[in-house]
Amino acid sequence: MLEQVKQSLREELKKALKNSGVREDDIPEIGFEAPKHIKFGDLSTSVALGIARLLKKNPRETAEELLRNINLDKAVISKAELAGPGFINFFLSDSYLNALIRKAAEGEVFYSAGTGAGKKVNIEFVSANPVGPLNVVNARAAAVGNAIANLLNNAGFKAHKEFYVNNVGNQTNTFGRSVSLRYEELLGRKIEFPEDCYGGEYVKEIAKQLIAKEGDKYLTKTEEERIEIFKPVGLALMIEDQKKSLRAYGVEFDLWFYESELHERNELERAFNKLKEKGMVKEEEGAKWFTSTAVTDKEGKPLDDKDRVLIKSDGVPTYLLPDIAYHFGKINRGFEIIVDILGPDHHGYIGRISAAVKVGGLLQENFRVLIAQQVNLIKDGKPFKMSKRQGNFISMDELVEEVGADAAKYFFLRRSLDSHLDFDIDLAKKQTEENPVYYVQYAHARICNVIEYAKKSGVLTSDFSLVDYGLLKAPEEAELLRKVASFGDCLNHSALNFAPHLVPKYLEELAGLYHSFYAKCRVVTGDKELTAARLALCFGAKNILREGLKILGVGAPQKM
RNA sequence: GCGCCCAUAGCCCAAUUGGAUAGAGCAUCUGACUACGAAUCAGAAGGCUGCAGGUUCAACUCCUGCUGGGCGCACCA
Repeated sequence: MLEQVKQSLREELKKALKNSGVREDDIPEIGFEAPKHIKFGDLSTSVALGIARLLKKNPRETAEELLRNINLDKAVISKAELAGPGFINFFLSDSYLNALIRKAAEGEVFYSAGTGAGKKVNIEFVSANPVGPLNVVNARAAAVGNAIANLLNNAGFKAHKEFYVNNVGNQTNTFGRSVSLRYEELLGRKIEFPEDCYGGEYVKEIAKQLIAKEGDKYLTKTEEERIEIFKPVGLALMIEDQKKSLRAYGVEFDLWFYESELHERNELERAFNKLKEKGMVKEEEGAKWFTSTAVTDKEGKPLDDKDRVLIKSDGVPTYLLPDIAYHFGKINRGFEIIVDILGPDHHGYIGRISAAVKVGGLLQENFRVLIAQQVNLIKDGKPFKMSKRQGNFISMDELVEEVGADAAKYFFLRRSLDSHLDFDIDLAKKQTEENPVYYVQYAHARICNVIEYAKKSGVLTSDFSLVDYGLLKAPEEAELLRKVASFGDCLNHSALNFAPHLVPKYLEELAGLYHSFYAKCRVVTGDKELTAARLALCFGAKNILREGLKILGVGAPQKM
């Protein structure tokens, strides 16, 4: 809704700029900010500052001229004024704000900007190897990926969540061997457990399940035979386990894509041929290479710093070829925007995959790789190293058990993706009661309670069309109202920048404003008109809190 | 050695992508419950945004060079 206001202001400003003698080509993209201070209005633009240089005029004079030439819809903008070095500040009219709060109160979706225009977005995240339980970084990626998908959908995109299962390759053989060894051990054989095998308890659990089901009948087989049998069974159990963890966490995927399918459908060969057709394959030292350094960005800089082996000299493909095939597949399935969320140890991988995707025909700006930075676990005041091999890592399940899914997700989503995150386990446990998620959830529960009270008192209204919003004049009311009005802005900005952490921020501010309002302005009083207006504000805030939390994948309890 | 990420209040983090007086929470201090939930509110205090330059009307934000921390740099995945 606010987006429309911006658009019409933009057009007005363009006209005014032309009027001032700016050539069409020189008109810059006109952006608006929401000023921090209420005295600077609701929307602010700094075009005059930029354009003044071009016109060789004083910025304030330029702004004044623009202000004279601009036609404002009084129903939407009550005033526009010059401020500071040359800002133009716009103030939303009461009637506009009233219409907006009414929509919010009625629960109407007024905050989707629709900028996505139905574009199909593929967002791949977590994609952990199926050789162990999900860990804390996976939990971070899961929370963030899920929230980004929700944000994109809200902004009018069609987001599709995908989990890529690496069920082929060396690590799966190691995994099969680990299971086999534990199987022998549990049945009384003496074994040497090598360091490069997976030593986690979960491997024993899988072996136990195999024994419970099938007994000791595989003891007579050779290790190779056992691995062949145990590998698929073990992987399937592991994948089930990962699915279960994610379900308990509240994150569902649209598709679990198995690498093995690529092999079965000859997609590797097809991808290889496509690269070859495009002249992006060379042969050297008996291996076949992807000349990724030959792919350049707009400035002509290579996307990758080294060429990469696709097929080794022994004829076996590297991991990269299936990955490329997978990404080509995404393009073929009609996705217009592709997003990968990778772990911190894969940032070196961005270059080669970006190069491949570009060769695959997707514009570089439509491929985004986000790195979920590392999560350092701190326990007893000391760093806690994660290692799948040693098996002494904290799993996603354990994290959820200790702090709860809502709190865990919220905790991850508060931080921007690219910040390294110290996760103090003891503190997270201790903080359960002072975690900001409770602050936001409490605001929601509190509103529900007020509404409940209003209902009991017989003053609840469901028709907001008769409400006189002009009564909401206290500073606490005005600020809350404006915050409600800016929800769409927050979501849109957050979606377009893949920055879900802005949402918790917004919600905490909204919750804070509500708490202040609550403390200062009693909702249910003898004044019927005022009660109705304040109730409308409550409904608006409540709807937004619920929607915002929903986007984050966090619950909005009515009682706590 | 090369590349990527990070450095902001005592602690943990924001800052609408270059905007106006850098903001929340935790911790600390002061005050507020016989009317809708005190998991709350009001207030105080806390800063040379790691250091040094540069770009411009404007820099936490961009460029260069340092310092310190993390992670990568396979014919592994």
